[in-house]
Amino acid sequence: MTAKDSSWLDLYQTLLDAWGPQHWWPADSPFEVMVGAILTQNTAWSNVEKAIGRLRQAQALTVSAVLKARDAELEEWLRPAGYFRVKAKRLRAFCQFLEEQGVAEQPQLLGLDLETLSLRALLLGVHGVGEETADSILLYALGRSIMVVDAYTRRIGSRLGWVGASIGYKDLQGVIEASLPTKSGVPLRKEFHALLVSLGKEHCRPRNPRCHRCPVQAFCRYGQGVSDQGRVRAD
DNA sequence: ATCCGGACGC
DNA sequence: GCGTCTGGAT
Repeated sequence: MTAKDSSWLDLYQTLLDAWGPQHWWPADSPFEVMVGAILTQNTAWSNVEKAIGRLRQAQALTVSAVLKARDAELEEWLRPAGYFRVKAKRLRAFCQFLEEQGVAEQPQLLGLDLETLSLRALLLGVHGVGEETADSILLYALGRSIMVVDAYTRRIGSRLGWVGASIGYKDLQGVIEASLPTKSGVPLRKEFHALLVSLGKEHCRPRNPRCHRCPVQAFCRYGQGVSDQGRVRAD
């Protein structure tokens, strides 16, 4: 047990102390979380909200309604979320999957008899569901204890000097999971991922990071004048 | 490595 | 106008 083994947990605690709970995932039902997880792929959440609003307006926020809709209709509802043709296919494929699993009426019952990792593998078999989307569904819609990692997490970990910038999804997830408690960790993981997204948006941005009032500055070599390339910054 | 894409902040 | 947005498939 080195000091570094608990650094991700320290990061979580520091962010939570600074900002408090982020109240993720905003949705009225587990199915709405699943829909949001697919629609938010590489897309700003504000645009996803519009698309979900259109689905709700059309009373199409159910598995059966999505499956009954025509392609052009579904695409029009999803348009504000971008990639609307791609996402219409993915949402339809996901709803077909829920129907095949016999949970079209109660999507929150998906995989009740399965271990988390088995259910994860099942989700990854659905067209349009990759690792981050699968884990978002597992954690936020189905209440499974699994850490969601993303581009923000990778950038933050890299700038903190804890992982390589090109670390793969599973490796990054493994490193973080190793430092988190396994017991009653669902609320922690929900908050941690949400806090990392906030940090990535507000301070640890891709370009022009705002290190000035960053709550994690004390941990960070970047904030101490070192750039992504390991050189001292000019500013 | 490229494509998908509208909405938003700057 | 440009870069970016709670990625995944080809």
